[in-house]
Formats: sequence, structure tokens, C-alpha cells
Amino acid sequence: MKMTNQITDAELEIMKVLWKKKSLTLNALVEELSKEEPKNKSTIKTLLYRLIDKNIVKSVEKNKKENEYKSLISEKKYLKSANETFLEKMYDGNVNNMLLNFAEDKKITKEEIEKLLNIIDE
Amino acid sequence: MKMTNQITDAELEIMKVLWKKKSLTLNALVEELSKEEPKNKSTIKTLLYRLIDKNIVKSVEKNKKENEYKSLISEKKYLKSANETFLEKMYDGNVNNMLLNFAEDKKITKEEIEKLLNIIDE
DNA sequence: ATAATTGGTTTACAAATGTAATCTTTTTGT
DNA sequence: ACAAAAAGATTACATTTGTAAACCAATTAT
Repeated sequence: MKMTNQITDAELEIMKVLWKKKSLTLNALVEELSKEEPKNKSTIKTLLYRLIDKNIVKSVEKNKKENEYKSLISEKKYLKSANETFLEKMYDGNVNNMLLNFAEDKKITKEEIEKLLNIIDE
Repeated sequence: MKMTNQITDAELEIMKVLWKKKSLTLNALVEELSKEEPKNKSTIKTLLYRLIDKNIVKSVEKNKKENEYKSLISEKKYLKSANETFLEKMYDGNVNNMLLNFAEDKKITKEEIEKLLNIIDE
């Protein structure tokens, strides 16, 4: 079956928090994730453990009672690879096609593109 | 668990062919998919049936012996929703952020953007 | 006409995923 | 010091996904 050992959707929710907060205890994590809708602590634990297994998160002893969890990979790096995967999978790697599609959906406006141009000019 | 009953990766490979060819018999499909690497007919069958179950593909009798399979949803429509999902999941719906990221990876060049601008101007 | 082939349909099965309960070991309240 | 609470770690379980075999009915070859 698959091999790349990627971050799954449920795990990604965890990662998003870890990226934002740098380092968190389980409780802080659960609390943060429960902002929108209450999340089950056990479930979060499992996801954390899976991420640890995958070497994406590490657990550091904070004090005698609790550990802290922190991401081992940067959000940037992850996004880069996620972009790549998406582009390849949906558009055979053709950025133009992708952009065209987004533009057709009016997701990309002219102003945004112009801003982007400036940024690219550095 | 999940609900949206989406097209999975393996199924997507089938869909790509169906989108390109409009309508195909199983054999034609297998042949087409085996261009790169040989694919197992049984596996293709299963995927096809799953797509039929999901109402994404329909089976039409072609002649006494064989059926033809055709997509019930357009590639455009699918891409639109896939874009949406990706954007939401990875960038909380913020297109700018996404574009910036692609630009940083040098995936988007200035020329491409300018072409795009023209197209948007219609 | 009968056997072999082949298409359609069902069933199987391991791995991955979402979700959570159950141990086990510490820590803490009384 | 001992029971209760809680954190860490392990196990569980239903679905989904990738992969494919098995079964059944129709077609075709002999």
C-alpha cells in the first residue's frame, strides 16, 4: 500500500496547533483544539503518538508530571511538499493549469496577482 | 468517520482516463491505465464498482458482451471542489498565502503570472 | 453441445485512519 | 500513607482504501 507515511487529516489538525504554538502540553493542545468543537483527549493522544511514531513530533519532558510536544518539521517544509503533491496529483504538475482553474473560479483576483508580482520582483 | 464520499487516489486514476476518453469498456480502460505500468484488471474492476456505487460513474451496456463506463461528473467540477478542499485544508481558504507559497518555491514564474493577468482581463 | 473464456458482480483481506477505551505508572489531595 | 486523579502508553475497533481473488452468467471456440 502507501509508503510515504504522510500526515493524515486528523493528524494535520494537531500539527497546525503545534506549528502555531511551538510547544504544548497535551492539555493545552486539547484545550486549543476544543475551541471550535470539543475534542476527545484520548483521540488526541493517539494522534500524537502516531505522529511521534512517524518522527514528525517529539515528546519532551517538561516537568515531572507532564511532557511537551513539539513538531519536528516546519510548516513551510510541509506545505511545500503538500503543494507539490497536490499539483502533481491534480494537474500533472502543470502550475498554469492550476492557476487558470483558480482564476476561473474567481478565487484569484487581479489585485492579488499584482501584489504577487511585486513580491516576486522582491 | 468521514462522510463526503470522495474520490480516492486510486479511483482518481480511473477518473482521469474516463474524463479524457468520455466512455470506455473495461478492457480499454485497463489497457489505457497499463500504459505506464501494468495494472491488474481485477483491481480496476473493483475501483470502477466503487465509483458506480458512489454515483460517480455509470455503466452502460455497449453490446451483448461488454459494458461501457462513463463519468457522471465533469473534470472541471471535480477540480473546482478539489481546489476548494485543498485551499481550505492547507491555507484556511487564503488564496494569497497559497500563491505566495507557490511563488516562493519558484513554481510560479513571472511570465506565467503575466499570462494569467491577460487571461483574467479576458 | 460442451468446454473454455471472459465480462460482470461479490467477497476477501491487509494496511491506514478516525475514534476511543483500557491499562500502568505517577502525582497529588486528604 | 493511601486513595483518587491524571498523564503516559497500549490496545481496540469500525471504516476506508488499495489490491486482488472468487463466483456466476453469458459468449465463443471446438
